[in-house]
Amino acid sequence: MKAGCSIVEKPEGGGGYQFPDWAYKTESSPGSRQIQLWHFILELLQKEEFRHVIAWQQGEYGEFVIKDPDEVARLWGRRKCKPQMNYDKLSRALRYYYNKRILHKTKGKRFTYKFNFNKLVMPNYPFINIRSSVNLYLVTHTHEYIYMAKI
DNA sequence: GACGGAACCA
DNA sequence: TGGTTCCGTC
Repeated sequence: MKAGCSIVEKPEGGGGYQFPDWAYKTESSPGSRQIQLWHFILELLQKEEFRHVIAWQQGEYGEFVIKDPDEVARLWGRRKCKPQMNYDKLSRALRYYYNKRILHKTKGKRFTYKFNFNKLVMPNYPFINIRSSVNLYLVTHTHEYIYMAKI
């Protein structure tokens, strides 16, 4: 009996980071708990055990490098129950983020992307200060997402 | 590798 | 809506 894929796979808390329920909910589909790719990217980014796979680029704020594209794709495929996932497909999904202003490409740098933090911060939350804060709160302007990423 | 159109799916 | 799959093009 294969374990297969569960409908929702909340990351276990085991000494790590607990994501609140609302972090998985969308405005358009309240019942949906499908994790978004950029959520997943941030999730990997904040965990030290994946630093050899994906990591923040020091120096440039919000910029990250995919050090092992195959592994990131494999992990994403496992989460989404898409065993045929690869970097070619994953990167297509990342490219759709360009127009949504969630991400943009760092041209010239291989496997390097950058979060558009300036576009993600919401004016409704004046207590959020990117520069002084260790935890960065990301809020898209299109959805009710709030996310925390340790930078 | 990176890009983006196009068809398709839940 | 947010990808997934496929692919031609640079």
